[in-house]
Amino acid sequence: MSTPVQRRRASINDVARLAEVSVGTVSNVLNRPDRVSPTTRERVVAAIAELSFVPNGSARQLRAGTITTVGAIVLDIANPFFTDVARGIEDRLTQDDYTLMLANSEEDPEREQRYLRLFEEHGVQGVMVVPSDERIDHLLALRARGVNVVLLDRSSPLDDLSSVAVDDVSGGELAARHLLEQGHTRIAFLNGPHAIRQCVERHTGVVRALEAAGLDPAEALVEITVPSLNADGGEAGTRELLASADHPSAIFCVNDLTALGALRTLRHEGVRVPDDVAVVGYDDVTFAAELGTPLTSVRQPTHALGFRAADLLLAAAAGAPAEQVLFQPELVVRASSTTP
Amino acid sequence: MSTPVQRRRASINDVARLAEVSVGTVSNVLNRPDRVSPTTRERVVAAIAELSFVPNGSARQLRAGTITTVGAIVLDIANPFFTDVARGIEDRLTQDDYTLMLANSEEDPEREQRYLRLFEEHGVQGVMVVPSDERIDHLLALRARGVNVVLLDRSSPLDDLSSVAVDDVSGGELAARHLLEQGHTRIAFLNGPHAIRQCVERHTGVVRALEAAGLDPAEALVEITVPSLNADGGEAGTRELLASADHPSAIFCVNDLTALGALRTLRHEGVRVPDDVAVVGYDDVTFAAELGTPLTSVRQPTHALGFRAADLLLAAAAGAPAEQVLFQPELVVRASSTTP
DNA sequence: ATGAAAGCGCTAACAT
DNA sequence: ATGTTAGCGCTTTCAT
Repeated sequence: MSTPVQRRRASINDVARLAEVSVGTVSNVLNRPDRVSPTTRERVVAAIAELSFVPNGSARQLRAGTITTVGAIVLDIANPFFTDVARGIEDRLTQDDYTLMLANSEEDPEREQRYLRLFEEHGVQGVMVVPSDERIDHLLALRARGVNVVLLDRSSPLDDLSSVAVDDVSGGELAARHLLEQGHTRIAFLNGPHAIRQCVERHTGVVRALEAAGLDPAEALVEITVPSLNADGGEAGTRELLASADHPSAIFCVNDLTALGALRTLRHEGVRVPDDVAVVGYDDVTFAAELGTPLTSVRQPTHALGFRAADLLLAAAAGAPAEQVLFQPELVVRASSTTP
Repeated sequence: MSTPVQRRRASINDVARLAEVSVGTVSNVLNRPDRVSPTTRERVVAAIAELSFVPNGSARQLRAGTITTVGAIVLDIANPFFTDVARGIEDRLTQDDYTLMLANSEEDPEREQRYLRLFEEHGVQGVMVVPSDERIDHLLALRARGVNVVLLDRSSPLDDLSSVAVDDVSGGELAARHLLEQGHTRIAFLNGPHAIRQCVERHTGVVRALEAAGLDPAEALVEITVPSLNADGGEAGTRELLASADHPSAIFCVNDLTALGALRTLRHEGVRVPDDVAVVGYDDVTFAAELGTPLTSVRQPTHALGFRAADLLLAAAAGAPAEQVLFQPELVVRASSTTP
């Protein structure tokens, strides 16, 4: 009943033979139809349909050398923050008819390398990467080999390497200062591994806020490293925190997924938010405002982040010089951190 | 300070020349190192490093004919349901050292076609697709051209086309029956366009539950088509609903993102949930339990869905016959639909 | 307007 | 163990 699977993909040669023209002519109707007389064009088109011919992208690309595809690697594809960024990227790429290959490193440098390699082997125009750890030499090497690189959500240490990031020091400071203003004198920080730059910088911001308030970070700050930057990580971190008798009265979570896990755990343990413990998240994802206790969070311009990154990449491909873009975050105060 | 961008990628020829061997030998150290004597191998490896040679994937693939990459196309990459499915896919693919190219159709058949074409041109091993509308001939044609196809989250009408889906009729029925059991006699259904099969089937399930309860769907069911299957769509649908004076006392939302928008709007409008209006969602995403009013939702085995789909695809590539897998959903009752 | 042919980078026979 | 070479499918001169 259904069409049998074909043994071999039809090639441009098969089309040429069937249409009784040369391969050059077939190539022309594919790429410059106006160079071909209407009658032969018709014959070729018919042959293409007849054979269900689909040009081989590898061959075309091998010939052309480059393609209109770019790659992006994010730390966690299940995190709304990154998917919103991806949407921003796509929206910009679409304008120039580029396509996006999205990959998920899961914060694993090896996976990152693997996808980078895959992208490079396939000759992508460039890549946008949220680095999995501190090292970026492999990205510099990649760029030296002719692949455009834009650092995503991480500012570039080099003038000639493009980056689009949000000021994470400022974000951490915003969150901590807010908690201090609410009267808290000790703060727990459920943070990710310091291999991830964003985590280091948010930590720096927290320390800065503490010091500005005349507090000693060694005493006023309890940093807990969560096993993963999601709800389960937040749960684990919160359990660890609650195990200590004199835990701080405020928790700053490195992202909203982590905060979600924290809120869940606090609820299970009968700890009231914000009465017993205040919570602040990061990213201001869609559901932050709708949670049982609406979540105070540091908002980032996610869509713009991706859009601008794609913009820089396309510009670089056109020969524009590198650029470092730094957006500013914004604190959105809700019930999870304020006593009415 | 930083390495200058290279003008041309080094090829296997350059390596051969520098190492003073033939291209065949270079190819051998790349693919069958044991066939090469240690000393020459060393020379070649050095040359590769010296030139930062990265093999051209297009050329290799052109030669090989096929690759260990598969494509997946989902309706909305910002929806946790689909990203969880994607994780399931990745987890299965990793076992066989395959890689995933993920694309986002945004429910747009044209975008779907475009990505399908891109995948096919690049010779992917197969594709997993959540179809954007009712038509699947293009997928059958694709398969006839030798690309393995697995329908994702949509059951196959054909014996020899693989699919992995969840019983959406049953899911719709589960949700509606529950609301009826709670005493509601009229139900609003914030649904997506009927071009999307899942929406049709959930609707069928709702109708079935209504009829089983002796109600006339024409009177007991108010279906509203949301402009998009996310929070904004849910908001728009809910506003439309509230505009009518005698709206139903229960809302069933086609997914949790839509439900999120509904809850948000109800709250803004001062409508109490579940006292004034009960709400049921679909997907049971991570945050469903943590919302202001914990959300009753129809849970689907997301990870298994993706994992199994990838499994079928890999099996098909190895010559296994097609298979249709149908999972059963499960209702998770929470506060948004029950009066204490 | 169309055809012939070179060549993109690589792999896999086949020779040596 | 290593070299030589054909050819994967396509685009692009260069002829005609």
